[in-house]
Formats: sequence, structure tokens, C-alpha cells
Amino acid sequence: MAKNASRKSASRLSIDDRTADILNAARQVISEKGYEKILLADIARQAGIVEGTIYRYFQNKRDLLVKVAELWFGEQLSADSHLDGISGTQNKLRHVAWRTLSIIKREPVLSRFMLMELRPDPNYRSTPFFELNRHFTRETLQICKDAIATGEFHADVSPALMRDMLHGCIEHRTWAFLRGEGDFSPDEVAEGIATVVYRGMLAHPVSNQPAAALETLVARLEKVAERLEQKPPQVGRNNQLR
Amino acid sequence: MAKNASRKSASRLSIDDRTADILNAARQVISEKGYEKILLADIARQAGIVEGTIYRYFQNKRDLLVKVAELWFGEQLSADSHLDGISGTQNKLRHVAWRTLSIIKREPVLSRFMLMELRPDPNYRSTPFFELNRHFTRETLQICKDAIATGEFHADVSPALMRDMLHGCIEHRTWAFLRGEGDFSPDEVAEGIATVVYRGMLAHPVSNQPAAALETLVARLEKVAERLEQKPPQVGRNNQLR
DNA sequence: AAAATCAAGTAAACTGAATTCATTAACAAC
DNA sequence: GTTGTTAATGAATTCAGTTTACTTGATTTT
Repeated sequence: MAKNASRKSASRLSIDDRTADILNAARQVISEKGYEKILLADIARQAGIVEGTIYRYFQNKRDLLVKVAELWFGEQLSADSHLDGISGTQNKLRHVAWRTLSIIKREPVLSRFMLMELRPDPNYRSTPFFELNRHFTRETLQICKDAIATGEFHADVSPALMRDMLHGCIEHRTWAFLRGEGDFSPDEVAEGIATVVYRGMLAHPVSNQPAAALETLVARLEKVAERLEQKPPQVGRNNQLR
Repeated sequence: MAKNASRKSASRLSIDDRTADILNAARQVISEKGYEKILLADIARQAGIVEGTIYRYFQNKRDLLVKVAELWFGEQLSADSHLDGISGTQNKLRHVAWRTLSIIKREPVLSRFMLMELRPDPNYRSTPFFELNRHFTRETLQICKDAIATGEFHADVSPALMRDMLHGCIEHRTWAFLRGEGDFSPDEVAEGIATVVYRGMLAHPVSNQPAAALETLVARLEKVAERLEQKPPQVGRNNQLR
């Protein structure tokens, strides 16, 4: 009601510019405050506007934060996201795991934000993280189904379970990492996951021990044969194989 | 200041009784409202007291909720919690997975509450879920280490990773379940997890189909046998291979 | 048994954050 | 310039959780 000669107004921007400003401000606040409380007041200040203005551009706080995550995560999906160039079941599994793990390693703040702030939300299903997860998850499922189709994998374990193992492991590892309980190397973890899952799913695992045992056995046999050839008859009790 | 002839007061109870009242009320509210917003006002009403009174018995809302979870989860840890009676690595793994999965299946509200409300909290580390998780996790780690020590498991994959796979898979499965994306059977899932992890970790997997390497060896053996057959017999019974 | 003490319980105030909305000011078109 | 439109404001509202000062009944002391 007062006349407010002193009232300052931010310059008028296009919808897109202002939207971008707010998104950037939000992202910056998230980066700085980590997974601590994110205040609209902080975001508004950072964007050089007032809290109420945010509601012109976003339905509510959650809507804004979801959009931030969407954008941010989108940037992380680089060219190495698709599997097209990769052959071999184990290689594919490794790549899928590695891809997610590297994003997490590269952008811990984003990951923490999505996992801890966005995910526990009641209507999490409309979250970018959710969609992305579904996509990755479908991809992994397909790898497994393909391998079963060719007979490479056992059909006695459900593909969905294998997928849950792979992605569940990644997620579990991520929580620990985000909680500050130890670092991890995307390469190593991806290698480990792919190895165990692959071996565990194989229809006809290669056993190197029985082979090794046989190897010795054969060698011994061959020696016996040689001896037999050298000294014709004369076989005594010494020739016992064991 | 007013005389308050009309002021109603809850009957005075012992500390323990009142505490129990509040805990029960909280638990009931959680059960009813599911993972929706849990209001202190609701809990107070349910307990027949006023919001402020809660702060006489609990430091704050989170403290109360954590205690509820502690109590509730404690009830679920039945006798089958320990592994003592179980032998065999795969059986142990299956049991560990099954135990958690059954609790989740039996108490979805509690699980959802712990996973979605308590876990994403900044100071989650003081949560009963956290401690419990650590305990289960250590147990699984030990199973793996033992199996490596006896030579049953490969040493080329870290035990911690195997543990993460097992528990991560359970957790991933749980999230899906709690989100209403399909039911699951503790028996089946536990069996699947144990199978894949066990097979995947085995140092000397059992091959049910002769590997190519074996075939060559067999061929060599046959040659030896042939040579032996060529050389006049003479060989005594001692030369039996077994 | 009266007085003093104590602690359970209450009601209201406080706090801090999201959200709403009537008002104002900047810009564009005429 | 006048006017219409709409971005931006900031004060008001709402809604939880939390704190506070007060009331009151029970218990202990004398």
C-alpha cells in the first residue's frame, strides 16, 4: 500500500531466460548446500528475484527440483550411453554397470540429490530418475533375455532377478558412497559385478579345475605309456597309477 | 488465565505407560496413513493427549519415529534370525536373503516407513535400519570370506561386492514391491539370488557339459589307451585307473 | 492435615518454510 | 502519451514442528 519509491524490480526477461536463470540458481544452490535443506529463498536470492516469482515459472518446489534433475542428468548421458558398439554378453553387462557408476562418481551431488531428495517422494514415479532407471533396467533385462535365447545363460533364474542384482548392487554401492563410507572405482566395481553376474548366469560354466586335474592325470598316463613302449614287457607293481 | 472449568486433562500416567501410549499411537498412525505424511497432531490425538506432551517423552518427531521403527522391527527378528543351524554356503546365502525378504513381505508398511521416511534422512546413521543393515551385511560378508578361505569361492571378486549384490538386489526388489510394481515370493527371490551369487562366486564351477578343453584331453587319453592296447597286455590289475 | 514441592499435561505462542495473491512497474502496441 | 498486458513483487497466509509458561493434580514434608 505504501508507495514504495524504493521498490526494486528485476529486469523483465523472456520466459525462457528467466526459467533458465531459476534452474541455474537452483542447481547452484543444490551444489553448494549438498543434500542439506534446499530453500526457495536461497534459490530466489541466487536468481536475483523474489520467492513468489518462482511460482510463475514452476508449479511448486518439487516441480522445480525435478526439472533441475532432469536437465542435469540429461547432460550426463553422453555418447557412451548406448550399447550398439559393444558385443559379448559380459562386455555389455560391464558397460551398463560402468556407465551408471561413472555418472555417480562424476556427479555425487546430483546423485545424492536424486536418490535422497527425489526418490523417497510419494509420487516418485514421475521423476526423471525413475524413468531413467526404467530405461537402464529394460536394457539390462534385454541383455539377459538375449543370452538366454542363445543358450548362453541358464533359463532357471529369472532375467528380472539378474537385472535387480546388477542395478541393486550399483545402488547399494552408491548409497554407501554417498554416505561417505568409502570411495569406489567404477571400473573395478563394474568388472566385479559383470563377472559374478555373468558367471552366475552361465548355462555351461567352464571349469578350470577338473581340466587341470585331468591334465596331470593324462601327463602321468602318457609317461606310463612311454615307459611301456621303452621297456616292453616286464610290468611290475610299480606302474600303479596311484 | 481463564479459569478453565472446562479444561480436560488426560489422566496422569507413569512415564513408561505414557511413552508406550505414544509409541503405539504413532505406530497406528503410520499403519493407517501408510507412508503418507505422519502428523504429530494425529499421533497426539490418537494417544489422547496434546502435541506438546509428546516433547516430554521424545526429543523430537524423528526421535519418536526412530523409536517406533526400532521397536517394531525388533519384533520381527524372530528366532530364525541366526545362521547357526545352517550349513553350506549356498544355504546360508539363501537364508540370509530369505530372512530379510520375509520381513519385508510380512510388514510392508514398516518397510516402506523405514526405507522411505527414515533412510533418506541426513543423519540416517543413527537409525535402527542402518544398524540392522550393517549387521546383516557383516554376516553376509563373513559367509563370503569363509567360502574364500576354504577355497570354495574365487578370490578374484571382492567379498564386499558380493555382499552388495546380495543386499542391493533385495533392496532394489523391495523398492519395486513397495511402489506396488508387482509382488514377490521370498522363497523364489531368495533362491534366485543365492543361486546366481553362489554360482558366480564359485572357484571351480561344476560344468554339466564337457568343455572343449576336456574333449581334447579325452582324445589324448584315448590315444594313450590305444597305445597301451597295442603293447602286449602283460599289464596287471594294478594299472587300473581307479 | 496443611503446606510445599514436583512433574504431567495443556494451550498458546513461536519458528521456519512453502505457497498465494493483490498490487506495482516495465514493456509493447497503438 | 495512453493503454493493455504481464513479469515481478512482497506481504499475508498456511501449516507443520517446536518451545514456553502456566495449571493442576499427586506426592512428600513437616
